[in-house]
Amino acid sequence: MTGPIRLLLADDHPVVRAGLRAVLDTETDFEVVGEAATAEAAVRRAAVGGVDVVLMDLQFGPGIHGSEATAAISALPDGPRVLILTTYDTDADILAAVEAGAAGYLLKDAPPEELAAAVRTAAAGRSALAPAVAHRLMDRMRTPAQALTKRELEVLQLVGDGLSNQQISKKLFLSQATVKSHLVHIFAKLGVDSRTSAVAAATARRLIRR
Amino acid sequence: MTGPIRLLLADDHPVVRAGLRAVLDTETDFEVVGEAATAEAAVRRAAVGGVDVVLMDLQFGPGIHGSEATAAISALPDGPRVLILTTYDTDADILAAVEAGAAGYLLKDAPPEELAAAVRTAAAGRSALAPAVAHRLMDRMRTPAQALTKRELEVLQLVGDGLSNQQISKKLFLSQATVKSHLVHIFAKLGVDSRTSAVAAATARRLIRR
DNA sequence: GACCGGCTCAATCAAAAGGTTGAGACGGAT
DNA sequence: ATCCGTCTCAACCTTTTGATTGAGCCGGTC
Repeated sequence: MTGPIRLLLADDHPVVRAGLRAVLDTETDFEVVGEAATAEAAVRRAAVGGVDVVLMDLQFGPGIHGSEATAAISALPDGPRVLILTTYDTDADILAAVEAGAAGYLLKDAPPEELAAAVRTAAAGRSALAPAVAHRLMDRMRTPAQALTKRELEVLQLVGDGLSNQQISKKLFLSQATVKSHLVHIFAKLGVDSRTSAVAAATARRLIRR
Repeated sequence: MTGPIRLLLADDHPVVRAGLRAVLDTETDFEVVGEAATAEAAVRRAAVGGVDVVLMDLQFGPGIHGSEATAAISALPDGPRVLILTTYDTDADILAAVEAGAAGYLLKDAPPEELAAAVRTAAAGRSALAPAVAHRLMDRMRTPAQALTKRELEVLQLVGDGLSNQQISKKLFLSQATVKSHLVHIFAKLGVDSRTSAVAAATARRLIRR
């Protein structure tokens, strides 16, 4: 690679964009060539070309999610690499990002050196995972993903909506016994022991919508 | 006031601190005199003196919460003003911050001009609320009928986190009877009859953070 | 054809949550 | 001085939820 690594900063917070610019501009081999305040804008800018690495947040206000933008950018022929830079490290977030073709996953509390190193790694075509993130992925591999079944997610969503077992059973044309049975399995898979903590856990892992 | 407004930046993200520094240093009447990566460090630095305004995040990793640090700093004689700068705008967060003596409440997606204006307002001894935040407070005033008290929101937040009455009572140093009592009032105000539906209703109305 | 995972249901027991009533302490407001 | 709202707690009771065990049905797979 000749010339500096050309960067696009995609984050809805002006302060964060300024921070990234300040941190990365001190590196002589980096050049920030653009900023985007929405995921849509990031996709449009990336499609124009002249960008090597996109630093992408996952949480944007309204509009499309960062992982969707990542998928769109990754689908571009000869498009830039996408490096996720976010606050959260839930399984669902990480998996969605990797699934979408992200070249790396960093947490916003990462020190500047780690950030710069990850950008270079991504630009070179290799994968860059923050140590904490890599650790979570390893954990998940070791403990085979206890994925919830379709029916279980259906029940869990209704629990999250605040329905009682009675109400859920009527809505799904089940007996309360069956609803309870599903809940027992859900609790076991999520490692919790009450419906409210199941909702909390599922929300944190983005298993159900809120 | 003579001389520049002296600022302390308290945020656990190096990138955000760099961004704030970059944004605020362009203002000639501001001077960033310190940074803190934890709430505890912010309190220690504020106690030393020579600071006019603290820009404080609410969410820190481990350790004390930003609102606790705000209370500690506000308790200092001739201490600096504290300006909350965070991502969330739920009732629970806002009330805790105001209660703790915060001089203002801004959201991280605020444009730089709004940020600078708020800092000057706080330094002058007046209150600075982001338009979105002020709007929420107005709403709350208009409909006092169903407004939850601070304590009730506190309990409700923990319910949303998945804790049982037993766990909540220990965490808040209450008896279970008191927790139940709060819940009865919460249910009545929200028009629901179970903890899960209370969480659902509160989430929909953005009373608590998820 | 046998096996397995997912879905369904029942019965029973223990624990947690919810409803009701009543009451004391405390601070702010009238 | 009194009233009112908030916060605190208790006792009692009913309902819901969770834990356990066991079992039948169905569709896909080896």
